Amino acid sequence: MTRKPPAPFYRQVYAIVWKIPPGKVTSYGRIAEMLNNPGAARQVGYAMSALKNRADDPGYVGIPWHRVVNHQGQIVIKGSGEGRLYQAELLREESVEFSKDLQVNLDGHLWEGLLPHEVQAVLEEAGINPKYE
DNA sequence: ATGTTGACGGTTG
DNA sequence: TCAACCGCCAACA
Repeated sequence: MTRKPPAPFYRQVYAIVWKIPPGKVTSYGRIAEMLNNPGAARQVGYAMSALKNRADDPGYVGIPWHRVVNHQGQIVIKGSGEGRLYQAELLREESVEFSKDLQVNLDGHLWEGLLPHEVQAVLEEAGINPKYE
């Protein structure tokens, strides 16, 4: 049962998220900026949310979605706190430190991100036509 | 085509 | 500081 592939912007987001190294985090807004689409931070979050509908879709399992937090380093999954605790657990397994309960210590764990030409290469590698620029 | 929906982020009071 | 607003914009129904 092949499933309809995600929309273009979501695929761009996933291609970037794959590149976040273990033990590092970045924010929804910074991913949007890397994609040359500042202001689309909410859409980045929505792309993460959409992953739970693809738990059985090979190619989208294993995306390190837990390494994406808000610009303050906080875990902001919506719903009853289970999702937040789960994300915190996944990060702790990578020795990410929290200054408070669910507040990531960004000083030591913020991902440097990709340069524009590196983003291009990543999108190219993912076979995404550079439609969105 | 049109209205709704947010795992955001900045501004305000 | 902190909470409440509000602009943002791709997906989706």
